[in-house]
Amino acid sequence: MARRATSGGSAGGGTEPGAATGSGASGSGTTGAVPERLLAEATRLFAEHGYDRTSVQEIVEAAGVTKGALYHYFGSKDDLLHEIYGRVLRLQTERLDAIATRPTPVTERIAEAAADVVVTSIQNLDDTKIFFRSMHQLSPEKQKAVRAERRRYHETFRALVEEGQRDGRFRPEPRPDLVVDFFFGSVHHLGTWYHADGPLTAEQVAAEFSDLLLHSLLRP
Amino acid sequence: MARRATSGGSAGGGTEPGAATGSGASGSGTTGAVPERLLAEATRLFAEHGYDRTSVQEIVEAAGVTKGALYHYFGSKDDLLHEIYGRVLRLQTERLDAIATRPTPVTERIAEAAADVVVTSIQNLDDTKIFFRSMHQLSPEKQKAVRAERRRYHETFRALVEEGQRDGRFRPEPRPDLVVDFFFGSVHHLGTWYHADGPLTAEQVAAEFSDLLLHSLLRP
Amino acid sequence: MARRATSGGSAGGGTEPGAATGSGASGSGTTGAVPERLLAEATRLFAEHGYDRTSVQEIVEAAGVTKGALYHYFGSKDDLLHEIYGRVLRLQTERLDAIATRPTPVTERIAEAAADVVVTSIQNLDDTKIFFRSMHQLSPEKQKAVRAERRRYHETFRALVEEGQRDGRFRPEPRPDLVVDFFFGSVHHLGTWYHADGPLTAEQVAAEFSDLLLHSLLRP
Amino acid sequence: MARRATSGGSAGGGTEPGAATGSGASGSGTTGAVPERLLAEATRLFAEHGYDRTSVQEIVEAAGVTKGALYHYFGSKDDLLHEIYGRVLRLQTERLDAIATRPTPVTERIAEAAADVVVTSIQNLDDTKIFFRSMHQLSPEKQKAVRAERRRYHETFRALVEEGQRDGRFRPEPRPDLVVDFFFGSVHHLGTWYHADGPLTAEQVAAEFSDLLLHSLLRP
DNA sequence: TATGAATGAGCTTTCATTCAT
DNA sequence: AATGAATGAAAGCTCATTCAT
Repeated sequence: MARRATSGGSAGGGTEPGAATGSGASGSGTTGAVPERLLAEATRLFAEHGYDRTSVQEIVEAAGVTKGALYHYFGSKDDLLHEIYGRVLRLQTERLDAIATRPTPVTERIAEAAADVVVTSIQNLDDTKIFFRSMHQLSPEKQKAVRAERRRYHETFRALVEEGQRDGRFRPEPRPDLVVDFFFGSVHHLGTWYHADGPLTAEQVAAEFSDLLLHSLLRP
Repeated sequence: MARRATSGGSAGGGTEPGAATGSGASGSGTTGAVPERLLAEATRLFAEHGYDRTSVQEIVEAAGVTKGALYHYFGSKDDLLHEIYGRVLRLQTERLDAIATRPTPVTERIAEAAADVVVTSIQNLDDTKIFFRSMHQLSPEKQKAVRAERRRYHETFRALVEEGQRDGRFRPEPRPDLVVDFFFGSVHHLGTWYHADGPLTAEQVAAEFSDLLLHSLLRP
Repeated sequence: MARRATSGGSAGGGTEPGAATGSGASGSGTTGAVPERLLAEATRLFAEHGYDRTSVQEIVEAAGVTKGALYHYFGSKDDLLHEIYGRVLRLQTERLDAIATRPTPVTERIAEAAADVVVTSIQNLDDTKIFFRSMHQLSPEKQKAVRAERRRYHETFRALVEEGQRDGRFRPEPRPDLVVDFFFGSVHHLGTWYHADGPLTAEQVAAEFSDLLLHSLLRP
Repeated sequence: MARRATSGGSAGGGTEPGAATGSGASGSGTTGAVPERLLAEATRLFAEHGYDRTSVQEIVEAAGVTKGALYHYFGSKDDLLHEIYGRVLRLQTERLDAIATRPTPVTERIAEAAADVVVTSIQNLDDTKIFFRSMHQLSPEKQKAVRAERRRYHETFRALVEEGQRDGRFRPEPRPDLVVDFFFGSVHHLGTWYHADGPLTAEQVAAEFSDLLLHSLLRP
């Protein structure tokens, strides 16, 4: 069934980290390679109307191609969603891994990691919206793959919390796994209220969220 | 056009506050009044498969009635979702209002409010799941109504944060509105990870979340 | 199936000749006997939206009663339509019979009959619209009954044409049956263009149509 | 939204003037291009049972395709009806324009035009039936378009009446617009009584109708 | 005399996907 | 690499009618 690029492999070119797909940056038509254009328009439309409410017809029209072209590059509509997930997961995992292994105090690393995930979530706000709304629309096996990847990410973050507790900078009471779920709930919900044209920059939100997390953890 | 009980009015009987519709309570068939049964099954199915993935046919089969019966009580599938929202909004608003007006120190009130919303969110976990996943599938006007009600709720909570900052118990730095978005992000995401048969009771999660919030706010 | 008043018998009271149901005269609600109100609203709605596009629900709402009430008086939606037909057929047949048997020259009688059917068609314009649009939506047997009644009417009119030809006042060439179809086509189409608030009164149209018919028949 | 061939453009091939779609010509299946087959079967069925009583399912079964195919070519059931109207309007407008501009006496032109519209109405009797029965089932905007086209046609005919009155061949009394409504009422009603297997040919009816019209107009 | 909950069949339309070209 | 006609299943919704009360 699936013809070409599916899960795991990028479809026809890499998505360079930093390539924002967030609100505003959507080239609306006929520039660039076909698979990229399809992914970009799909991301925009999924975020705007939801996965089930977006028809394949709408995607190909927005990308300026025909259905045959889409099915040439992607095995199914589902594959498109999976690829979007893959892109954002790869990006965030890479960044967290880089931050977590720095030779700085754990307080600093966790503050940076928290701020960074907020900034990149806002820069890719469409992906963020899709992420927490549409996971259950993936096929079960793909859901499993995404969840596994996500768990790895959470575990890396949790390890930082544990490290902070072990070396005495953080209060010992909070359960690290609950801290992670607590914080990433906040992050995933950015998509429901943050607007690029609102009063706050991504960096301001990042600083505040990071500060709230730190204060909830630090010994008084 | 709209036939009968829709938003605002309860469909054929009151939903007593505290009546859990959460994961475990799926009465699978033919007991009770028809509108309640429809609402209960719809809630369960929407939480399980998502709004768009749940067909009207599935709902009526689960409730043991025919489509005609559903459309006798609800004007549309959309109305069903709206009624579910109305139910949970009413419940949570009532409880928060009761807590916010108690004659106790603001620290205590905010801790209680935070813990309470966690407990009721877990008790009605299906509603919680539906809430943050399916809002964008409501018709625009109904979305507006729900958002307005939600804003009222958030403002009450924010007022508690502001009160705590004014009387000097809370740090002055955090922006109250960001605090609210931060905390309710966490609450709304309970549905993505909490399981009734997991290691934590609702009260344990509530205590931890409440504690994390308090520590993020209190002066060191 | 049919409970009470169906074809042939009037439903719960006679419709006095002359009681206009045409546009404008529709009492919109809760005055008068129930069956009359139902018939009046049905007439108005059938004329406005067509038979198939008018739901039983709309009719009972307009008449201010419930479905049960409608089905108490009429056996089916079809019966309503049939009753409307019956009403207008009875009215027009009576009037034509009265005119046709007058002791005046045939030229005068045919001119009067032509003018009269135009006037009463305009006075009951809703019935006229329904008549030629919705006949095929009647059940076959009722269609047959209506057509038989209509044929009787046409034959009376045709007899006048034949009489005029026999006594030499009319040209002998036109086939009397074609003359009847020719003229009643015009009459039945009044509903598609005549408006009460237009520039012409019913009497003016009647005079002109009658004049056109006469001139098409008279020897030069 | 609207997919392909709709109003104005013919769907996949021209309808040659003269291609009869009338009662006898029901090709019942699988010859010819798909859009034409759909249009032909729809015409037959709409004429036979009415627009609302004909289901899309019946149309596609008669044409030997699936619903998807129908909606590939036509945006809606409504579009099908509109296309049928377009076809007959185009045909009749062309023919009237050709006759109206001939260099012959107005009496002759009007007689020919009258006879011609009768003949083509009978040749396309299904379209004629549909025309006057189903106009109000078109969407409002499409109704408007059809009416505008129809008005143009009527105005051309009315101009002939006026010309005849101006040059003294016709009686001055009849109002030209009423003459047009009078005559086309007769024409549109052909579908209610004419049968191809009856005693009269199309040409005989045409001659009689034309003659009746002329005599109603000519000075005695 | 009238209610109104409930039925069950049917409606138009949408959609992801396939495949010959 | 890409087209676009066609499929087939399912979706949300409407409606005339029935019947216990």
